Amino acid sequence: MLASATALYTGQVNDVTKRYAKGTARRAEILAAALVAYSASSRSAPRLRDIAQAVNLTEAGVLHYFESKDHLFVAILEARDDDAAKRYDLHTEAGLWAYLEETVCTPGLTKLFVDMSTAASDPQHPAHAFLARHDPAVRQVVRAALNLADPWAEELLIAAAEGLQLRWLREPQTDLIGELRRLVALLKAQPRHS
Amino acid sequence: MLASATALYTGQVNDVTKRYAKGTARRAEILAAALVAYSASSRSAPRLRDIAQAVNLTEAGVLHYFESKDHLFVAILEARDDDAAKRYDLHTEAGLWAYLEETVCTPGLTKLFVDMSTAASDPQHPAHAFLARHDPAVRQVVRAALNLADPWAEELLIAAAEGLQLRWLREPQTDLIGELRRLVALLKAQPRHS
DNA sequence: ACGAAAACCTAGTAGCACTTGGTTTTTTGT
DNA sequence: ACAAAAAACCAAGTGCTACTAGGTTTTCGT
Repeated sequence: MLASATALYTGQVNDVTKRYAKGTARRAEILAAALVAYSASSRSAPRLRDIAQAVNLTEAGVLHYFESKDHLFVAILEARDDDAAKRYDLHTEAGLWAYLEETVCTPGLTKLFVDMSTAASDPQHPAHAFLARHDPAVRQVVRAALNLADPWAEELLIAAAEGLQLRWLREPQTDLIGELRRLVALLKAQPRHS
Repeated sequence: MLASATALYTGQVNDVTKRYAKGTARRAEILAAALVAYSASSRSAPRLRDIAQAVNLTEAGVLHYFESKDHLFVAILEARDDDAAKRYDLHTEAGLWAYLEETVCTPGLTKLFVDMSTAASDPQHPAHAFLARHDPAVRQVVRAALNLADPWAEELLIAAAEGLQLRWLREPQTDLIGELRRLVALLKAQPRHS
């Protein structure tokens, strides 16, 4: 994960479709329920059926709002990005850490992100386009918030963060934040242009 | 990925089932074909049907050798581990790098490993048991080959390696080996017990 | 209050992993 | 060499799931 701020890219390209008040509420409701369902199902991805039932809808009802199951999942991450951009000042180090602590404590979100991240290797997958926007935004945030020595340090930090998420999924006792803090300290101690 | 050496755990617990000569050959053939299929399909995991066709078998024919599709995938990684343990001396730094260079150049293997890694968050998934054995073996190899300052450095390096694989899937131009070499240099320059 | 568009459902379809219950092929014991 | 015996393999299913087609109901601007 590591932050993002979709809202920073541009002014919301998606969601051109018109909606009634009930519709926008339902859409948000589905996103929330899907995230909960993702947390609940340790195994693979949750079934569309379960998500639908959680909001008293049929599967077709859910698909009315999202092009496909995977589009729904990516939409969760997008919504999360927008939300984070509003609630935290990601361009300061303190804000970034605060965001990370909250994100890590949301089970399912990490798994969702990693799943989408691997799925994105297919250019046709909706997650591909999302990450093509998300990744540079993360870079931007890291650069502004931490002011590391060079681009390499930024890339490494982000890679380490994602790798630690992967590990955390298997071993939840992993102190993700602590490990990252220590790495940042190490990177900052390094001379520039090393 | 980052090496492994399944053969180091114990003396092959699995494969107690008896097999004719043709059977063991087929099994190996399937493993090879499945890896190729995994590389070919950028999208998700390959279909059982495609793997079966590649070796002139039906789907049921393949399932005769592997309990399930996911068991087959995990078996690929296990076979790979055994193979690597034979072909490289993973307890030396040179051997470790050589192994890594070859592994990274095998498309599909990385994706397979990452996929199994996320699937392993479900304790019921066959990849869970595999990684429970694999992870400590990797730690062992890293410790022996690199002699880093402390356990934290080892954990971080492994996490970074996995994170870089995730990134490499999206951006194949990523210089995975180069980034890792630089991190190792940085970690070795650090004082012990920092 | 009326009409149009969104919201939603019923009843499918198709693709997939996997099972069942066999037949064929390979191997081993004598 | 020649039966058993067991592995190798297949045809035809089953069940689950994401998704579609087409219709009905609800919302809401005018």
